[in-house]
Amino acid sequence: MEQLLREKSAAIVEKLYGQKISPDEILVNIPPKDFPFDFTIVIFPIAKLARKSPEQAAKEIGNELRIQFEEIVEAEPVKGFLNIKLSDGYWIRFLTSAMQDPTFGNLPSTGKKMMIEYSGPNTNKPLHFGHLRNIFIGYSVSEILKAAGNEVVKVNIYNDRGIHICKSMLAYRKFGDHETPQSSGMKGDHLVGKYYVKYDTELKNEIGALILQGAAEDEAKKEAPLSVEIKEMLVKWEDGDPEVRTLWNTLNGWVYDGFEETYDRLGVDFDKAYYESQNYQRGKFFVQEGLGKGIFFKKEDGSVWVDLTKEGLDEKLLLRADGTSVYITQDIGIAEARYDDFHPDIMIYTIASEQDYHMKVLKLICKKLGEPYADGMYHLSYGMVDLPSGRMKSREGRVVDADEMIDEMEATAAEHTNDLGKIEDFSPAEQQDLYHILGLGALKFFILKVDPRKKMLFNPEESIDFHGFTGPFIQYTYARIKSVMRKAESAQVFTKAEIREKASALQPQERSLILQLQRFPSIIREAAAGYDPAVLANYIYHLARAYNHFYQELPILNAEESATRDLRLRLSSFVASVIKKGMKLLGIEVPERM
RNA sequence: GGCCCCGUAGCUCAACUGAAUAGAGUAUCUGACUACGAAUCAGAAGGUUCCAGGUUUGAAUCCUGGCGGGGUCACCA
Repeated sequence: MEQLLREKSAAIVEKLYGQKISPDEILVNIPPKDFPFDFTIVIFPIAKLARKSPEQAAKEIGNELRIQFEEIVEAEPVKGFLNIKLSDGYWIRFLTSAMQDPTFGNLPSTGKKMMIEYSGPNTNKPLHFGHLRNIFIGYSVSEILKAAGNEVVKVNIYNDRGIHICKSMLAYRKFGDHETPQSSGMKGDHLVGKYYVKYDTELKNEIGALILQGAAEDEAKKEAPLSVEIKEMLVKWEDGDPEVRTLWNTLNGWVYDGFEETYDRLGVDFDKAYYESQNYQRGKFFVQEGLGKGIFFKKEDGSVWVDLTKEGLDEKLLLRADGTSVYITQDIGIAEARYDDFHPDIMIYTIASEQDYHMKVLKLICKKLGEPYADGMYHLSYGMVDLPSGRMKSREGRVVDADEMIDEMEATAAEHTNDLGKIEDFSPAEQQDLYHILGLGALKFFILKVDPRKKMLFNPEESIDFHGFTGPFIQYTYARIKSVMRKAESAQVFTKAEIREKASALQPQERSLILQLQRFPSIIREAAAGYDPAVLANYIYHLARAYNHFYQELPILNAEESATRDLRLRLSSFVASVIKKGMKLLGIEVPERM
């Protein structure tokens, strides 16, 4: 509709003023809510072109639009804005056709393949709240991209090697006493995480003891027995020492089992997992190749670097003097591996904003290497989650644990639901299912409603609300609509003839509601283009709100108004499907009853 | 210190491409369940959009300079 208005207006401008203007340059807005109009054409730019006053131009264009376009029943110029009202017939047709279109809200196929990486955990500790933000954003964006007509490949990356992984291994070997997830009753990732923290506390003790004996602080850090042992262990791992490798496999196996369980509960999945341990060698190969081509250079000590000073950045190390790889080396290898596997047009990396610089460098290096995928690399950068006390620190155990968080949310959902007592006829399994949908809905929405680029503050003391602008509120609206529909459908009191007869009596609330619905496809498009689930979350919220307002205004049990009721039902079912679809884009389920 | 991001109601957050009176929730106050679901709704109050300039018919939004907060500049990952 907006597009049609733009085209008509452009044609009119040319006819009236002899000035060419492209339809895209014409701005069509939704008017502020107190104006009883459907669209607003912003006249200022046109007035400039036409060399007329905005008021004059608005008046002339409005008159012409009304003559040419029979759906327009009013065109009122206000200052530089031309407000347009469309006929009830148009809106009824729109609603009807949108309802009959099962693909409403989806965009046609773009023929593009997009790969998205998210989660990307270290295999030495359980997932925490920061990971949740990553996972929810990544999963939601992949759903949005799908709806926007793209083929999507979801991948994970396990940071499964390196000194930080050895820390939990070493602590386990020294203090673990053959403890297993089975023997301890702990989830595998939590068990390993326990030893990761253990390493840090034991190391601190050793350092403290050395300092008491008179050692300097940095000296103590180097000479502490654990510091020495950890280096030995890393070397042994690199050399493929069987004992160390077995330990590594065992602990990582426990962690993977634990992660799998959590991903399952979160309702997210991956098409393929990549492992740092399997790709860091590959990265070295490409660095050597780049060195051969003269893209990189070698320093006297034998270390390999890339010069990015022309691009306004620094020199960056790619291989150490001893030939071992660094963080970015393996990323080069992994990017290559992914391209070989899937040949995506776009590769999206869901990684926190602290790695903005790193990702910039990675892209530049791939570009220098002449890789075909370099231009399609996109860093979906999100802000970090802070606690009131500052950043989360896993090593110090100052984190909000993901599994505990889910447990708490489900418990809260159970509490609320039982207080209200609406689902007493549910089986225990159905109840559990509902608590899960509600708890997770609250958690996901709480996180996704914040602009991903901004950092967010989470206060564990204040539990996540189920009232107001929340996931459960929207889920509630959906469940309520469904309930209304069930009752109204069983009543069977309207006919199609009645609808036609009385449908012209659209109320203002209905109009404003339909208007919001009208925006849906363009919102998805914007969200997909800007990778911005927050926009969507906001939209669904307003939709749900509009419905509630509407709902309150029109009691449908008045037997004389069956036509209004039918329209209500159509609206209801339409709103319900839009909410369901929108929530799916956020990765949130909606219950039929709650 | 260089570079990047952020600064909006007491608090947590919105505001699509620059557009009309900057919106929600929460907290506070007032009102609404014998009618389809009150996890709800209606209303009140709450703002120098960090500051100062600039561009524009029009700026929370764009530009410049400050101030404040965070991130990053590792032969850590």
